[in-house]
Amino acid sequence: MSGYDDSEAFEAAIPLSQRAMAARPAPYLDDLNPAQRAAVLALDGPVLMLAGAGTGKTKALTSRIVHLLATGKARPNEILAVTFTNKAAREMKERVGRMLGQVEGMPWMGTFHSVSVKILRRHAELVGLKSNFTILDTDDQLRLLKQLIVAANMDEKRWPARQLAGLIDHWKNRAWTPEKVPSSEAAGFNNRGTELYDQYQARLRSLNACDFGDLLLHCVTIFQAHADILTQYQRWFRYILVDEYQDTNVAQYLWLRLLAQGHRNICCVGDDDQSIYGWRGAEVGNILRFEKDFPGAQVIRLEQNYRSTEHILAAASGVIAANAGRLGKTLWTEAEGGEKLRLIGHWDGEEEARWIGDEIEALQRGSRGLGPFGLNDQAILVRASHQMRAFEDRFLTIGLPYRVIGGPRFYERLEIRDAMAYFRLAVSPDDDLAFERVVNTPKRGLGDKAQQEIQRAARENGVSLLEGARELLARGGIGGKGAGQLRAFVDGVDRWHDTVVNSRPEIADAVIEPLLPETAPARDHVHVRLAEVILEESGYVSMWQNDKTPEAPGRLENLKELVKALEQFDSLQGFLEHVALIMDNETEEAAEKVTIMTLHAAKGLEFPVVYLPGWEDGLFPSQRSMDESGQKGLEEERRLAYVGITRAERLCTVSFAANRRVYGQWQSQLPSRFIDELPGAHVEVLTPPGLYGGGFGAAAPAFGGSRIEERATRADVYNSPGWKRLQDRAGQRPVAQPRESRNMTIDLHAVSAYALQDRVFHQKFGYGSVIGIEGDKLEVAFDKAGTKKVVAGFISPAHEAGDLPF
DNA sequence: ATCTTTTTGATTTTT
DNA sequence: TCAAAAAGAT
Repeated sequence: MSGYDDSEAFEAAIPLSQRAMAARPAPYLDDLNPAQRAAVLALDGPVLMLAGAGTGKTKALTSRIVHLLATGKARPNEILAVTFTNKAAREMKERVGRMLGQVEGMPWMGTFHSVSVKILRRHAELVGLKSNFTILDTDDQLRLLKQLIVAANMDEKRWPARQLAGLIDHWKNRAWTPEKVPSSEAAGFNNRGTELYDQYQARLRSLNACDFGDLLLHCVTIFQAHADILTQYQRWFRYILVDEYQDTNVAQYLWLRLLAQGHRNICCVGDDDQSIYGWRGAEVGNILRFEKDFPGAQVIRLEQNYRSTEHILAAASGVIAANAGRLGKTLWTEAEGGEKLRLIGHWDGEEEARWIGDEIEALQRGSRGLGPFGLNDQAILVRASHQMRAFEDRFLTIGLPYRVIGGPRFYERLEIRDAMAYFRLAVSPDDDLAFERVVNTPKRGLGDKAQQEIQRAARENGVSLLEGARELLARGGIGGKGAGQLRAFVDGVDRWHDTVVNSRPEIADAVIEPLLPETAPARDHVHVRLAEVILEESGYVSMWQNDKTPEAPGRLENLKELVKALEQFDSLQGFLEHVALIMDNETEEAAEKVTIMTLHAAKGLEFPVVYLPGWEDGLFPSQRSMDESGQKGLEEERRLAYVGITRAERLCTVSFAANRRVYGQWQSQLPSRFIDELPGAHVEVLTPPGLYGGGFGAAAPAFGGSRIEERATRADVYNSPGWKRLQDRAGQRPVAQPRESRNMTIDLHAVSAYALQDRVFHQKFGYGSVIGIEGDKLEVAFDKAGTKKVVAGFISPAHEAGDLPF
């Protein structure tokens, strides 16, 4: 294809180990099935690898890279391989490394965003930035937008920054710069969306910053406007590989198409049936259109599934078959038989959680004639994260170890962001957003008014907030105790910044070519000590030490961890760069635990035993999806169901409840319409033989149960005697089981609470019920699992007025 | 400036 | 129901 004929120089450039490998017959090909092999060998021209769930996609992808290297088609730095998540990128790197013995780094293997940052740092000035631009996180972004909304004299309640952020993100996903937003869309946000978008971009430029969307969008802009630069990269990246192509948005699509235009050696891997990020801007259309976009493309289907049993695959195929507009593929497996998918109806959400908890323990013991399955082998996949709570509650009560995936990530926690803002100030004192974040954290007596003064001083002089504060202090424009503390703060930042500059004079280089974390040896630990000093001197650590709330010790722990993480890096700025792009918190625990996570988070994972609770219309498929996106939304929900089922290797249990508490209200539920799509004989319906606990213990023997062996539809469910009984009970609220309790006395002065009907809310301990009153003391049982606390000295106006029932 | 009460509004989430 | 954010009070 492309004429690289300088073969002698080329040969020399390939390390010996790889040349040796090229000489031998390729062992990595022996491991592959015919489809996978075809996908590896089809090197020239566009290739679409349609890889169903569990068909060995990553294996094919990594083998392809190894093949490119081993045959000398490309050197490691001539392959562009992009993924969506850092985890996927890491895994690919590891696997290629393992297959080749060792490879010297593949610099262009990474996420769309990390590759884009590398490109953008080299050409930042073309989009009005400097190469050391910073990457904003969501917090900063919202703060900035809010300022703009206020400045535009808009009611920030009617027009929340969140919404504008979503809109701008949406536009950036579609690769629309402010001028390019079509008029049909511009009406959004009180007709001022594009205007604010424009201002936002200008503000970002003046801050020398960009957001996540910009990383891609700026690259596309540069490629489109500068043919010479584009050509350079096109030559550079001789082969392009893309993972999870079905999740690409328009900007990513353009990015790829521009880069692939020349040689067209692009291999996209994906599965149209697993496109579940439409709400985030992903266009399934990209993968559906592939053959049109790249005429002459080869389409290779990986359909042999190595993960699941026949029954599970049949159920998954049955669901997904209801979607229109698929590229179409049929998963098959050599493994015969296996357990049928189970469909189970429950009385309510708590009952469902109870049943699943029992089932997990049963399988752990090896009952059911299967297994035994350890806790690591079992996962609960929910549609919405609030569903997790019922399981957490139940598992805490029975003492079943679990892990929740997708909680607040480490780097998104309050204390970590605060600490990071301090570091950012130390590295670049002009970082106004960081300044705003921490100028009054810990409390320095600088309230809204003082901060507005600083803003004004900065604006008048056209300088950063830090300089503005300095100016304000110099002319005595600020009084009271705030002044002294502000002085100390400004001096502190100066001192820390000096240390940063002096300890690393070569900052500029470090910023432009940040060392990758794995290649960065911890040379000296000046920056680690500096970080500790900053956190101490700023009073941030003592702020948490003095905090009496239960979460304070954990926060201090996190800060320690943060400082420890710094040791892996060469400098503060290297660390900041890393954190901006890598927001995940991968702590692989060895302990045996059941996993609870959302369906979205489960993509790419597999478990022998999978539970899919909450299959009720409105919850799954989600009402909001259907309302907002109609048929398209429903199809995406269906793909989510497909993803869920195909995570299971051996045993998959779908369940639904007749009653569920939604925002505190009991609602009677209908089974999910997807149940009608689970294919006939492979589904078994069980309603539990009795409801136990939940206040229905006595009724259990009478409750009976039902079993539908053949085809299960919702109609069958309705007609089953078990379901009829559930319906009869509908609206009757089960009595909650008493919780375990623990006594605790609270300092009189620490108490501040107010009463709400027969409930009490306490800022630090949450909601609780009043158990008794003695004099001016109130006994309250708080809801938080396993804690009953005695609150002394409760006083509230309503209480004193005698308006409350207790 | 900060602490206390009321109101609001609530999928999925990488980078 | 329950947090978080806004409004109100000190």
